[in-house]
Amino acid sequence: MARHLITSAIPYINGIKHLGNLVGSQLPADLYARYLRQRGHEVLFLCATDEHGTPAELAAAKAGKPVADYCAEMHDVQAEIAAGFKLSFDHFGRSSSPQNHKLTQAFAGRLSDQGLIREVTEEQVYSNADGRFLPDRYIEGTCPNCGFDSARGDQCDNCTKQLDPTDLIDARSTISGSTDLEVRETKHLYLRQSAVKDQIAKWIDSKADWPILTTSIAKKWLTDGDGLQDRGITRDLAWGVPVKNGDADWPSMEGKVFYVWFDAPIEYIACAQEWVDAGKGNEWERWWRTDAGADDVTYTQFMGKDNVPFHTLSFPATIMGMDEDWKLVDYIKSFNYLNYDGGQFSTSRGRGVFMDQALEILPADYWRWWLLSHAPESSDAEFTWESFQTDVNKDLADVLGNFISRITKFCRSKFSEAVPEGPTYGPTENQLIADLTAKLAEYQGHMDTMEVRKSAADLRAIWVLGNEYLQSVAPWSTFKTDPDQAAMQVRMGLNLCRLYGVLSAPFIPDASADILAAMNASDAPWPDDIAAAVNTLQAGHAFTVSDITFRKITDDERAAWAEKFAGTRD
RNA sequence: GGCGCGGUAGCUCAGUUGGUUAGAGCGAUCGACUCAUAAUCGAUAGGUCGGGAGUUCAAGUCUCCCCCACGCCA
Repeated sequence: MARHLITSAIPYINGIKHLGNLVGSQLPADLYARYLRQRGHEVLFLCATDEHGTPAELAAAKAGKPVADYCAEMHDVQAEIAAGFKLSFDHFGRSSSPQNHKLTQAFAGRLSDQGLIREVTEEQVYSNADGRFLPDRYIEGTCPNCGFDSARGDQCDNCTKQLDPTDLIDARSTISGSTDLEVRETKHLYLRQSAVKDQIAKWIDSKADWPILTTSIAKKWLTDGDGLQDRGITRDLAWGVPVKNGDADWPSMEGKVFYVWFDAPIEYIACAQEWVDAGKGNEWERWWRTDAGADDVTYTQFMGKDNVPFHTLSFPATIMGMDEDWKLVDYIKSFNYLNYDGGQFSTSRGRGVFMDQALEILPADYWRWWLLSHAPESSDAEFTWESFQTDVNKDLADVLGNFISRITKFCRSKFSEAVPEGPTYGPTENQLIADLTAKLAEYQGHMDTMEVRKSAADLRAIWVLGNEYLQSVAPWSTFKTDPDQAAMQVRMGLNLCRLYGVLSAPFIPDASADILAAMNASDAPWPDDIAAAVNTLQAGHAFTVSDITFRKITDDERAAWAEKFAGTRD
């Protein structure tokens, strides 16, 4: 038994995530966590909401609520949807938790002691009307270069010239539209990432088995231009972790907060504390401190490619800079983007399917199966309703669902709703067992290395073996001449149902639970030995014929959904 | 403009350190079966592996140049 710490990139609090976000981190992380648990490993699977920063403040203002209230509500909404998708977090925390506040401040203090933080005085644009400093992207104006009237503070989208906010003519706040802007001096803390650049480069180089997507992004940031740059870790905002040096005030930094990208990864650690404080576990240190038992922990992070720089560089720089006994990530599984029907998912334009909407139209397992079997591992992938309909109908309804249906109904009509008697398995069954054993080894191999698409293909192949078997032994024919032999064949079929319930659980947990319940098999350990597994249900073991496991998606539904989700979300 | 990931059968994709007639699923066609959600199983379908040049006994798989799509950055 091994110990696995698994984290999914933490979703931002602002709004409900779309299917692309889901398949890029939380869903594959859940697949892996479920699989490892079933294999008998000790797993701690953590996720949280990322709650700080300007977008949260603006969203709260738009909703007419205090930002803390807004975040609390949205956290609950996201938690409920995550539960709907059967994401099996051991804890779903919040980056705004007291635990994270304290830990983030402690980290900053320690980094300061290590000489890795420097203070920088810089000029930033302040909006009197908004009463806040404006990040570059919240400033618009006329480009001094080409005259384009909606150039952003950092760049003109029309002529692509790089800009400084102070270059803009008639600069205005995109929040309020106010032009009452001024430049003010403000002091910020910078994390001296450049000081640990070589250490990080060496560390990245040692990770030969990481996905190319992960290491190529990291190396680009390490080598581009002057290499890894120091990074500001504080902001002039009200909503966030107040800047402190441990428990002490930080002179001249009053009223400022840490930058969201500094405190968010630390929430991975704080979340383990929240998990303990919520009474769900104990000794969080043995997951995170190598001097407290975390030496034998394998830590795996899941994320979309946009998050890779922060997880390969910024957060490791923080951990390394601490120079204490904090656990560093062992493997980073990153994903490309899922596109929606020829374009991108768009949160702002409401284009594509969002997590809450998905659950409104179909059960979680449909989405889990399609998304995981099309996970954007090697390149961007594409969601189309045609693909979704045909693949789900074929794989889940026809191959798996119909298998369950045909064997249970046949048994009921020819024998009873109990496993029939019959002779021991013969050569054909032994061949099936050998084939299943080989396929299971492939499945496990791909699951162990987090090759999600290949794992899905292997699982499907295991389902197909059941149909091939029934087709070749044809118990409906055998029954006419040799009912005893047919009984044995049916017994095998019913045992396969139970086996599929066990093996499919990481992908489709609800359907798996239903199958196992129908087979009256509460105890469902991962099989070490297929021969034993298909002898689990003995003659006389009662089962029930369940309703359709997976209904099919109709052409009308497909057409209606395609139209509904192409446009704008309310 | 720089960089990154890709460009393999109608579609979605696999193709390890270069090596037998380039694979899978879906779709299509034909056949088998009839227990089942008109489900299943089998067979077939001739893709210049984006284009060109090169290295090699041998390249989809390495080198160089070019084209296309997407993304990131300046």
